[in-house]
Amino acid sequence: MDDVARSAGVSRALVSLVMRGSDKVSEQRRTAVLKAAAELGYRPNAAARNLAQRFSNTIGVVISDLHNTFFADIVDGIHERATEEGMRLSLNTSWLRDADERRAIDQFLENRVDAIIVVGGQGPADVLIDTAKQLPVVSVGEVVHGIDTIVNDDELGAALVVDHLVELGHKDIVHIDGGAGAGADRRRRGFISAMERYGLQPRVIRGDFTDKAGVESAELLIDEGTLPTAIFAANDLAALGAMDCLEDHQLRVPADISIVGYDNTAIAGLHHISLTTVNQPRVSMGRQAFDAVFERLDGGRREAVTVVVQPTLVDRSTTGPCPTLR
Amino acid sequence: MDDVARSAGVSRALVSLVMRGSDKVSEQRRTAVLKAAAELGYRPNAAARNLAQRFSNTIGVVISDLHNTFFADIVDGIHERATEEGMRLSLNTSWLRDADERRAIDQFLENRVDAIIVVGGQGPADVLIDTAKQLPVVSVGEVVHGIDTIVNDDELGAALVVDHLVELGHKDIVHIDGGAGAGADRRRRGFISAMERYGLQPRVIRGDFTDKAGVESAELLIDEGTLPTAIFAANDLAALGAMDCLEDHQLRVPADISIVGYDNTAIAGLHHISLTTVNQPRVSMGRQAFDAVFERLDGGRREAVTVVVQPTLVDRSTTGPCPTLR
DNA sequence: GCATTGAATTGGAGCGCTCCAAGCATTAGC
DNA sequence: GCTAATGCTTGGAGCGCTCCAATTCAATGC
Repeated sequence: MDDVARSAGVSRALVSLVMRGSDKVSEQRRTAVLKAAAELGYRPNAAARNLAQRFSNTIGVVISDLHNTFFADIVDGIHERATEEGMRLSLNTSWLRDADERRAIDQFLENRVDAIIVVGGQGPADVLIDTAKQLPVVSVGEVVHGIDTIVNDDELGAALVVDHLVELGHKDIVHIDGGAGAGADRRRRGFISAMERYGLQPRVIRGDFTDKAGVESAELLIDEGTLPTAIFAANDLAALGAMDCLEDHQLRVPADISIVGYDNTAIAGLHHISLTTVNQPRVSMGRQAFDAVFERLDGGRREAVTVVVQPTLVDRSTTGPCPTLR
Repeated sequence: MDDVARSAGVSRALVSLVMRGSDKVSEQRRTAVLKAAAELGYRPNAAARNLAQRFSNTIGVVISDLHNTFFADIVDGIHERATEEGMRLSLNTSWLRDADERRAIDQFLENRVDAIIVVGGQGPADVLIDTAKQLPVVSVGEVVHGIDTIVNDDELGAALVVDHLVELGHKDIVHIDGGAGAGADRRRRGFISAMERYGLQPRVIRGDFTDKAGVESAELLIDEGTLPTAIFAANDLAALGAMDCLEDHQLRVPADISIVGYDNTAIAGLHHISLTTVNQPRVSMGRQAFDAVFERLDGGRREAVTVVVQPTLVDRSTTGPCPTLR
């Protein structure tokens, strides 16, 4: 920076102003500085800037699973708004592991990001609540009390699924749950209470938000000989895994067994898959997550908000009439 | 930090040593410092540390498309090795746009990451080469001369596809290419020369690495009435898009038309999809990308290396005999 | 008992930037 | 011609840490 200042014949402070796009610099000096900077290949050191400024203009985004395109859409939404407001994003992933989520948040804190958005958090609620005392924290997909939250109504979503399946005559429905995953609890609860409302026995298998969990759960059901007539998986990935495993065993979907997912990811909509699932407005949720952060950074809001968006059932071809009825 | 030092009754420098896990600190002082740090909720400021240390222990990873799980596997490989070596990752995405790739690299440079890995780069080769003068840069998927590169042999991969299709009797094959995407050039060239080797007329449609490109290309072919008997898409995503569009128009795959993708992403392997595609050892490519970075940081190597891994054809059910032959 | 060694600890300079108060022109107002 | 106001520009302190050389302390050898 010194070199640039010298070469442009101005002070260091003036270079700083130019690099930050201040309007308090005469056009003449500005061009001189920019020219010198370009010639010398000068690039501001963000570490030094952040240190002096006390803020980084960056939002840390923790994505729980890069393999799940559901999160990609949410990040799209966050990015869209962040770009509009001139803020940067720094991404990190937790590989669906609690420990890695903590590590990712820690890394962001050490880097002094201005805010953190956790997308599909696995659950270290204590960490989030603690962190929120220092900077804005938004959780997308998982409700954390005392923290800004953007979620869909998972209980309703699960109820929509049960309604749909019951209408098709299904009585024996298994839910492969999302374990500790974001929203998994509420989907499970929604499933159970909806089943009970119909006087049906809810069966739940412990899983998670991966295709692997879907495969393993389906295998378990087959091995035990306790296959239901319909499976409601915690998300599309698990639904696909389960479906794939069932086909391995010559079971036809939906003729022999119906399957429903959750999230309405791009794959679900493909003809070959055509998975019945529950839609969440992903991109819009991402935008709202950014907005929640932005409101706080702008100094506007201090109390936590919870934005609940409405899920909708997307009826495709993996669900059909209960086979015993036909 | 001062507070911690005071509270633990030691100097600032000693706190610094403890926080960095130095072994030159007595057990007694170490515990005293850690206790004080925990009580005060002290967390080192990475910006200040990076500034003083002149390195950040962080590798910047630019992912070209969060919607493509192909990249997630590569990041898995990078992450695996980075964790072993105690290095951090910082992610960024380019949304398949040249400008955003530059922006992402710029952001990393300002943050003074120790090295940059570009996964599926779109092509600002000048930027990469320039950047590589300052720090280790590795390109995964796209060959950039003068820069460490991890690629599969795209020309061979494309040739394998053509071999396979020709063997099935196909003569009229269209390649939906990857536009400016990573490896797209080489796949296109491999396709063209393989076709010519068989004395066949290669047809190429300009596309990119998204499902949308697949849909649009298929629509174009249908509208023009120039459908071939087989389509080779630049990647799985585009293949899925094309396949989906064809089904929309009541065309059966592979009875009416065969389709091949590239990458062998998780979706391709699903029964319902069962896409014939070309496999790349993704996780291993990620590991090798990290290793290339690490060798340089270790001071070992100075000349650029190009690691070429071998692709293999994965023959599934979206390819079948040429319909005119049956 | 004294010098020697090695390990543990410390103060202070410096990393590259921003911020602030102050300085300097230049123009405007009377 | 003087003061005030305005617009640019500057020097220097300080952000929170690491690094280095120097210092302290305890243990060892003769």
